[in-house]
Amino acid sequence: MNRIRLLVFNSALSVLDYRVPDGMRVEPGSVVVAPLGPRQITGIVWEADRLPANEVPAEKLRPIIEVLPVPPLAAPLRRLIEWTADYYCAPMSSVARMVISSGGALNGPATMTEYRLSGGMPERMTPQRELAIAALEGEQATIRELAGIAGVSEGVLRGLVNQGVIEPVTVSIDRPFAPADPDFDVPELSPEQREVADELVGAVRARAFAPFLLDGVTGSGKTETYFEPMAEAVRMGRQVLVLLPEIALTENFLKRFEHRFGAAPVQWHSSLKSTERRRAWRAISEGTAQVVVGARSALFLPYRDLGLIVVDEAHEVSFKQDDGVRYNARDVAVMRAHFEGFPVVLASATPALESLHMAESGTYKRLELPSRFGGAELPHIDTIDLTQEPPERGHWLAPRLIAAIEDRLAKGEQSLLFLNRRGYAPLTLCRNCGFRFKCPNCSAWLVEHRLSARLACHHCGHVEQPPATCPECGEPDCLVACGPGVERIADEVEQLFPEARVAVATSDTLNSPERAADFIEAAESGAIDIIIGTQLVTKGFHFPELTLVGVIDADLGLEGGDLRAAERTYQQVAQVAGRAGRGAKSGEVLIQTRHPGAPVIAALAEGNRDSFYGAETEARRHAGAPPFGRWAAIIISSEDDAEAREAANRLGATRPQHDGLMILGPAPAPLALLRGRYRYRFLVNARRNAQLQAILNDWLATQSFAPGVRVGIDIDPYSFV
DNA sequence: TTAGCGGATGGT
DNA sequence: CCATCCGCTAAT
Repeated sequence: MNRIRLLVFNSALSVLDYRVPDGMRVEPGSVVVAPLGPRQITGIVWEADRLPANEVPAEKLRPIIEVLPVPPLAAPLRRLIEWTADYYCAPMSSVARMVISSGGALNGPATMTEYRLSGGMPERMTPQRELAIAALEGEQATIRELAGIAGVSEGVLRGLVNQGVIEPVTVSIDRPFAPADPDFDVPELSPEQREVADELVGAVRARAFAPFLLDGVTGSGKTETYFEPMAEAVRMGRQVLVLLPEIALTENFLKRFEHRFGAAPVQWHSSLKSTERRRAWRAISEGTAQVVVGARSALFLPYRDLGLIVVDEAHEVSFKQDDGVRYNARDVAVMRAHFEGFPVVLASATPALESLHMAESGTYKRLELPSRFGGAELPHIDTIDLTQEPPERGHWLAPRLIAAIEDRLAKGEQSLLFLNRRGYAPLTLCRNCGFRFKCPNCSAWLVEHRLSARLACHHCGHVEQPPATCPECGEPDCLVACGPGVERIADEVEQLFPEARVAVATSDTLNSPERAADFIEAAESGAIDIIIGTQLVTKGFHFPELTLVGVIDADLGLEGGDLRAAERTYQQVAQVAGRAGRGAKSGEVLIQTRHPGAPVIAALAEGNRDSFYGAETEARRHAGAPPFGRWAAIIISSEDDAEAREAANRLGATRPQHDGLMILGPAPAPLALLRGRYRYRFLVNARRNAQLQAILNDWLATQSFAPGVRVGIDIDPYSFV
């Protein structure tokens, strides 16, 4: 009797036993199709060898239908799935789904039909047909593409297909990616970079787990440095994964990669089309994709032979996924490297405190690049105390910042103004009756977007037209915008400097790779004088003529009860400051703040990273926060407020008592209403050695919840809303 | 997750 | 008396 245990992509079922029919070969990790009731489902063979009979009798087992034509998932990847599910309290099936992230790829090599001239002639010639035949000499493409090339309609070409003048050709859609050449253009590295690169190259050659923290100041040339171990892995025939925090950064990365390796890497992100996704997935699983650059979801792909992972800007919060499986790609990357036995590099100029702590305790090896590449100097940083030097009433730029911008304009240099707030104004209210525009689905104000003439919720995507009169009191011309967003700063800049060329860089304006590329091109060529941007512009960009960075409101991130607020503020401001003075000219940074004495701001102004990390470390130690303790959040939500509150209270009444574990709550979550769901939250603070996940699982297992109630566990949370 | 079932409801 | 809806349960 050949019994196997199948992990199916369904969190309610998890594993089911099946029978392998005679003559079918399966092994652990095989991806198979199995019957489930009247349907067919896909699953991963989880256990296959010497599987003992269990409570499901052998005669109930139904046979596997087929083994899909993809390589079986290797044992270390299956172990990673189990570890991720355990650590983040997520169903294994949800984690497995991230591995099998292209349904189409499972069906094996695929083909598409292209067309080309057969050499024949139509029975009846028309002017359109003549045109098409002349234009398509030597071409082979889809009908749609050919129609574009020939400048005729698809109907004309279909007529020619029927006549046999154009013939179909079957081609693989899984065509191979261009090979990367590890020796295409090896750069001249500084001695500092060389030393770091050599160490990393040695680690790649050793084929063993080795975690590194690549700690280099902004502009130190981290990318060129970690390109060297990547090249070595490619020489060894192994695969490399580079994780980037934002798609907006890939454009820049791709360009540098192509210069170094002579070809583009394989890209992986959420906006791939299904055929692109399938092609990449197959190349990754077969091992022909040498270098993959992707967002965090690229971490779980079934690489055939991974030899190195680089996590760039490893401190970035966007590596934390906040829906579905709430994992942190930075941490899971280290686990993957551990299970599969290869080096992993966490690169950052402003490492997460957790990473720094791991380096100081010797768990990670720290590699430093303390100076900027090419002898460029770190920028001079100064604060503007908004209580002493306020902007004009109803404006947001202090006189000293305006003067600095004016100075750069006169010299033909660039300025960058940073405000982490999209849109024109974060709140619109009625001057007459005090009405405020609120999202119907979330406890949040609607943000005015003047460029698109909309009021938008930044949490759920709700948009509405701004009305001419107040919806409450009917008064015309009484709606006023409160507070600044980047669009409003742009308005102010345009009023102050009408002849300056201004660009707003946010996820609204740079919402496609093409637009991002256009922006970078314009900024690099000096076609922009003043860039106004959100956190999108804080990292990765290298504009040699940029010599002034203005931080509009450094206090913004410190408001609210976020446990990582200070660290995030430090990282954002330090990163955006790092955009200044990267070329031959020195840079200046002006930070507008109402609290110049706050430890974070003071540390930034002094350029004293150690004083910030030291103070923050002590604060974390005192609070039992990471890395000295751990946090978890439990969110109870329902479309019905009373139902959610009642469920949370009932759960609260059965809270477990454990040494080294403190459970706070339930309390309404900071975003008490999100996407139409009312939310209550517990915060759990645990000592490092506490069995956090086991305790939470046991606790939640004792409760049953009404069908409309959802319970989410967030281990090591980054978002505290 | 989803098909299939029984029970309740309600219109004829 | 039958059609429809709803909620529950089993799926290997």
